[in-house]
Amino acid sequence: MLNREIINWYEFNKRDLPWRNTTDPYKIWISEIMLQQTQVVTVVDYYYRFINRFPTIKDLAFADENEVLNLWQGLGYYSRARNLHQAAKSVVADYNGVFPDSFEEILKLKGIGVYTASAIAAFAFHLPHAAVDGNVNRVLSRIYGVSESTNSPNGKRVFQSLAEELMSDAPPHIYNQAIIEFGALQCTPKNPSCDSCPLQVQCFAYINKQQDAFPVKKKKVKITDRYFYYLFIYSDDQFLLQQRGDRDIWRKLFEFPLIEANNKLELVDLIKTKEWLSVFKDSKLEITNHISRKVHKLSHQNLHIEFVHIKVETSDLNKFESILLVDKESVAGYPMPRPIEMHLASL
DNA sequence: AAGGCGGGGCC
DNA sequence: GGCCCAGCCTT
Repeated sequence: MLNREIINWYEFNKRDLPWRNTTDPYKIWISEIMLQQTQVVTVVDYYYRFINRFPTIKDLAFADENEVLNLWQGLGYYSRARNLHQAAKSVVADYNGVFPDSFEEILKLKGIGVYTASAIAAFAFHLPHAAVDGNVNRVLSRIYGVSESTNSPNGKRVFQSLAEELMSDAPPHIYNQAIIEFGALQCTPKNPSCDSCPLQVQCFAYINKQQDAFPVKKKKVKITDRYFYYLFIYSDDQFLLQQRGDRDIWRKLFEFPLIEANNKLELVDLIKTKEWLSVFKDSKLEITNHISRKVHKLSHQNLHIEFVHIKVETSDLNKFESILLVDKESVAGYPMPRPIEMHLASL
C-alpha cells in the first residue's frame, strides 16, 4: 500500500508541468533529456522554446545543428543536444519518423540510457518500467534504509528491483511521476519535510533520525583549476570568434580567441607570450580596457576567466585567417558557452 | 570502474 | 563554499 500512499500524496501536491499534459513521446523525450541533471524550474522556458521551434521530430531531424545548439545555449551538457539531434535523424531514417514504442528500441537511441528509456516507456506508452533517478534513489534508500551506494553496479540492481517491486500493479505513468515528484518536493536532499510526511511511520531513516545518512555518499570528484584569457578583439562593428574543437569542454561552441595558461598571468606577462606577439605582429593594437576577472565553475573544473579588450583597425581584423569575423548584430547565430554569452550581453 | 561533461539553486 | 539535480558516453 506504500505505492498508493505516494500516489495519493502526488494527486494532492503535484505541480502542473507542461510535459505532464501530453502523451506525445517526442515531447516527453525532449523534456526527459532536458531534465537530466537539471532542475524543473530551469527547464520550463527551454522546453517551450524548443517545442515551439521544433513541434515534431521531423522538424528537429531536418534542422541545422547550430540552431539546435543555439536553443540549448545556457542549459549545459551540450552532448545532450547533439545526441538529441542525432537520435531524431535516426528515428526518421529507421522508423519513418514514428517514435519507437518498446523499451528496447527506445534504449538504442543515442543519449537515452536505462532511466530515460524507462521514463518514456512509462509516460508515453504506459509500459510497466520503473524509472529510477536521483529522486527515486533518495526516497527508496531512506524508506528502506539501503546502505548500498546508488551508483555501484550492485546498487543499481538493488534500487531498480526495489522500485519495480514498489510499483507493483500501479499505473506506471502515475507511479513514476509520483515517486519522482515526492523526491523533488517532499523527500528533498536537504531538510526533507518529514514533519508533514505521510510515510513517517514506515520510513527507516525517519524512525532512526538518519535522513542525512541516505542516500550514501558518492565519491568526490577532483576539481581542477584552469586559466582562460579571452581576447575580445574588435573594431567598430565587428569582432573575432572561433569555434572550439571536439575534445575538451564546450565542444563545437563558439568563443573569443583564447590563451590558456597553467596558472595566473598578469597582463604584462600575457602581452609577452609568443602567441600573443605573433598574432599581432603587423597590427596596431590598443588595449582599451581589461575587465571582468571571474571564476566560472563546472562540475569538475574551476575556470578562472579574464576578458581582455583590444581595439584594432577594421582593416586589421581581416588579417586573422582561420578566425571568424562576426558582425556585432549577428551573435545570435553562434552557440556559445555561458561566460561568453554573458560577457557579450554585458557590453 | 572511473572520468568527462554545465549551469543553476539552495543552504 | 559545498552539495545536488528527471544521466549518459567514453575509455
